[in-house]
Amino acid sequence: MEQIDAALQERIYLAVAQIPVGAVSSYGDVAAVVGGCTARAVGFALGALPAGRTIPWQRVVARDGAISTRGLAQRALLEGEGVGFDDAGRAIIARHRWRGPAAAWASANGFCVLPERADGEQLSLF
DNA sequence: CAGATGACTCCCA
DNA sequence: CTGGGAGCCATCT
Repeated sequence: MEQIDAALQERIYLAVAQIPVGAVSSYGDVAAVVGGCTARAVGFALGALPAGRTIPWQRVVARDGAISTRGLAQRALLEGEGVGFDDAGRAIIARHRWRGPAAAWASANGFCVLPERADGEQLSLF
């Protein structure tokens, strides 16, 4: 049974689809939300993303906001959504980081909620 | 079953 | 800050 490829794939896509415009998340966070998989699995799933599947994959970046997707215009896509980048070419994840799906949605769909950051995940910079 | 690949992440120098 | 190495998981050959 497709306990992984199809199911896991759909779960990952579904989770990514929850990321609102202007927000970004990391592979690890998506993996945490989906549960039962790791950042590599997410990366691979997105890599296997079939053309025609319109999901906001560009909102998934490395943990530090850097983009590893060689050559892809991921940055341009995000900028078009209002995501800011720093001089290092990394998304300002501290300000645009996705906090995870709504608790109700996650619970209803069997997803996990992103663990709170003891650090305080501040949105205020400057 | 083993080896290789990849859109990851962490640790250390 | 940058670079190198190891561990991780899923899929393909």
